[in-house]
Amino acid sequence: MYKIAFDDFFNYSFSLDSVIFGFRNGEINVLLIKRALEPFKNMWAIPGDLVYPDEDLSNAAERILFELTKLNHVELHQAQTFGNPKRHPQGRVITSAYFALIRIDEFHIEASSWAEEVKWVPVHEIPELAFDHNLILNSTFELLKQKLTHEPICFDLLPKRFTLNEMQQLFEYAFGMEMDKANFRKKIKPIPLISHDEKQTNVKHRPAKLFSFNLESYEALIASKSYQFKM
Amino acid sequence: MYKIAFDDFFNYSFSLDSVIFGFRNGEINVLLIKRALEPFKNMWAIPGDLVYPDEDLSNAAERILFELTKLNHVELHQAQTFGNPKRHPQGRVITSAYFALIRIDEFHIEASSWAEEVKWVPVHEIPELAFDHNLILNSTFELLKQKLTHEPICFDLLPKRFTLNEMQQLFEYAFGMEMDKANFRKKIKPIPLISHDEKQTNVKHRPAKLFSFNLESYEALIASKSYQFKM
DNA sequence: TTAGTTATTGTATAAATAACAATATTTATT
DNA sequence: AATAAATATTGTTATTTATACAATAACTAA
Repeated sequence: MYKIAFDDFFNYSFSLDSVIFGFRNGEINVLLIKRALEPFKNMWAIPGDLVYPDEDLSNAAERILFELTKLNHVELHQAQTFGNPKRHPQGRVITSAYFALIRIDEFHIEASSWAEEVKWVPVHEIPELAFDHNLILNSTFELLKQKLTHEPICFDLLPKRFTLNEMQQLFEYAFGMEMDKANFRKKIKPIPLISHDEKQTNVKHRPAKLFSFNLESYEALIASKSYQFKM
Repeated sequence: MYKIAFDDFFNYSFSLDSVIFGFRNGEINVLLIKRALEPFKNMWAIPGDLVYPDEDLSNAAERILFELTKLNHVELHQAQTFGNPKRHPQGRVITSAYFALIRIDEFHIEASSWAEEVKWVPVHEIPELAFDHNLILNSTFELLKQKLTHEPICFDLLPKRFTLNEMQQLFEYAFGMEMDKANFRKKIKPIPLISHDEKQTNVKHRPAKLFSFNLESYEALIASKSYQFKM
């Protein structure tokens, strides 16, 4: 294995930035870190860093995310790649965005390495971020909305056992619109859910029934090609 | 502007590969080139090459495409990025896929530079390609299918003036299924088309009426938020 | 003029969507 | 224990959209 000939082609670098989505209090949140380093020191940013030359992209995304936030065992998916030559003030850095959907309370998160702080911020309240991270976050959120309507990924954000109202709130927040409760329930009828006997607790009104996503039935349905998830 | 510190991060390179789609004889075709260089000399591939360090990605994609095929003034869109460390036998090369939709007969195409030949190949008849180009092509075709159902991009592939049957054939080929003629016409009713007096010629049966996409109405509809393209 | 071929329109049925009303179940309060 | 308040859940109806299939119209070529 030898190196490609032209030195000219090696004056740039490659990084990954991960947009981690979580759902809390009816809002979709994004995990941000506070940069302890220049450039953009003290600004908030999406966790990301440079890739090593022998690293697979998704492994690198996992490593970087762990280094900065201690977040581990998260399923990362690729989003868009950003390559404006001016996007990094210190040199040419092309970056690919990754995203993950997690249940906030199932993971331990802690600022580490050059991340001074970490925090969750609702998607609709994102401040000005370092680099072109606002652009990256917005385009990744658009992709999330796309996927929410065609794949059963809302269940990665919701608690393992959730109420139908929580599920509705997730879609209402994502698409910024109110939905009719009765019709929402009819719409999701075809989605294979397990209805539990269990109910909500610590709630000062009639508690809602808890549901969970039936992954086995879902996979069987998909395999039989008789069904297509749709919202 | 100074360079990022770690030399380790510069042992790799970045390339772009463009999947050019065209529609001909009821089939969606892809533009392939025959490599005149190692590695994979004499194999067919998607046109692509390395990016210069100061080049914007979409400009680079245009330049590379022109160098290899003389294809020019084409609107390129980003697809997925591929970064397996072993994907290029000569070193670490991360690549982003781009794609474009063109009307085959409106463009001049000619093998150039290290492309020995160029040809159009129907999507469903792609041979074994260089590198991981089969993977890239397949994933980009999946993206195209996604987009075909949510954006009016079929009109970039169809002739400026087309018959409804041609439009139907495009979708039938893309999704590998036959559709009912009558119902197809009902389905596309909401799409703003201009109905011309002109008809098909040189055809040995009743000629079909010609239509064109009404971009102005479409944009007005979208702006008024009263309409969403759907297939 | 007629047969052949394809474009185009129509009808009837089933399924999905949307708006809104009604009922049921639980907690908190009196 | 009874009742009000809040929310979950189910029902009804009208409207739109999708699907299957039949019928008609328009054109070419002989």
